[in-house]
Amino acid sequence: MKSPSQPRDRGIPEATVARLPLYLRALNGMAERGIATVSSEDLAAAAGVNSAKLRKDLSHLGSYGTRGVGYDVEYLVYQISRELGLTQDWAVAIVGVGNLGRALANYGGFVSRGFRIAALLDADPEIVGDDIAGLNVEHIDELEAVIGRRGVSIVVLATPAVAAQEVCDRVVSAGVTSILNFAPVVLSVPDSVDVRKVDLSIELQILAFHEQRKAGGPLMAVDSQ
Amino acid sequence: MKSPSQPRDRGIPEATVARLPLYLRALNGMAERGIATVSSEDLAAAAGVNSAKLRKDLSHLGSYGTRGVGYDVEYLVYQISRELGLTQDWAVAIVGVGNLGRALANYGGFVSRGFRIAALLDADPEIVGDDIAGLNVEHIDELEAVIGRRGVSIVVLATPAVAAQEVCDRVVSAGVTSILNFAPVVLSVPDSVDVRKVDLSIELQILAFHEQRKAGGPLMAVDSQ
DNA sequence: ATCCCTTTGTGAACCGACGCACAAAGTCGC
DNA sequence: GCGACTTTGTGCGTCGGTTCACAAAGGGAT
Repeated sequence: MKSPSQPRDRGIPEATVARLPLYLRALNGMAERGIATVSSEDLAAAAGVNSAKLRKDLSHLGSYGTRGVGYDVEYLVYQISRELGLTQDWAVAIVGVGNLGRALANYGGFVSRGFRIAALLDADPEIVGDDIAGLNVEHIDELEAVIGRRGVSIVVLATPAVAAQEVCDRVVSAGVTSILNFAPVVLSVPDSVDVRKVDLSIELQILAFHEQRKAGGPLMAVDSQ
Repeated sequence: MKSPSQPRDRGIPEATVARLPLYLRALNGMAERGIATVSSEDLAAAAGVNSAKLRKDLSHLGSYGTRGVGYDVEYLVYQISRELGLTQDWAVAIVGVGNLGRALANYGGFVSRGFRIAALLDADPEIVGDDIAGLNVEHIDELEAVIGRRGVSIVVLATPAVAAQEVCDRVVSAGVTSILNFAPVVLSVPDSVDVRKVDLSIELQILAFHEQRKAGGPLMAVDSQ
């Protein structure tokens, strides 16, 4: 016998966590369009996944659907937001204000989802002092002070590759345990620190691999099978 | 007989393909530092993976190591490059020249790996005609013509969300079968088309989830590991 | 109130990926 | 030339994730 308010299972599979933001976005779109209830089938279609998978994912958060009806859009938005920790606001610092850092600072998708850019930092004196997305770019020397003073808990690394590890070390020393890394290097951090990596060129290389396959690559001419 | 050229297995696991670029980067770094040979242990450490996994990954391309010695760095670079299709040069078009598109256009990691930005396209007349990263921004009306004329085979979508599906449809009609999508929407495409998605805000949300856990989220008791 | 229809939540089979651990293969020193 | 040592390549147990398929649960119609 499970109490309906059974707090969600503490062990949510990583694969599920990675899809929750997808569901959340789809649900937000539906809420805006005034849709009150949605079936797993429809929501799965909107998120581009299999409906059984979606139901299993949601079941990890608790039993929030109604059989024969579906899920209440607004309630589900709230539950997923809470699970992802988006009901609080997260102070994010972006280190490295080159082209990419600038793009990130201006990217609306962050702010709209519980994230607040609390600082922009760079080492280049040419850039320090600039105003970008309504924020003043501060010098990297201020890193630790800024992190402490503004309660930064997530850092985005958009520095050149050579600087990434050093900045990372300082950030970790300052107590940050969540890092989003855009620099094309493998960061070494303590186990307690979470690093997610986004590498634009890797994605392209994976595409190239498949494209080569489809095209029947130059060297794979006659010998297949 | 240099040719144990067991034509590499055609069925390379997706997970392996996703790691090959990682190995390639590590190997390139070693080559630059003049390292001629590397063991699976060392290369695995540099790429941040388990050495058994690395050996199994490489074994899918063929038997390119020497027992008791390791792998020849330069030869392995060549083999992986060839497998990924990086020995040819790929013409890439970037559609959407906002902050992100600009950052991508200026990102050096592409060019250095067999990718050539062949076109920048945008719908905004304010932007069309600008020179960015040495390229002239062209109007989106030219999309099909540019794709055909310059042999573009990979398209990067960096448009606003609302425009993405429409541009995607046109791109697919023009014969492109590989798309890297930065717009926060689920694109609908034929099965024959490959779409990879990069979503910056999703990565942050995943970090927030783990951060909340670590911090002992609002409803969370004492059981964090 | 009862029956039928819809949709959830999940048991269970399946599939791919991971990593251990070891035999095979090759090098190097003597 | 030979034996000890190093390192690859892989068989195999395990695990997490995906999917199918269905019983249970609820709503609505009559």
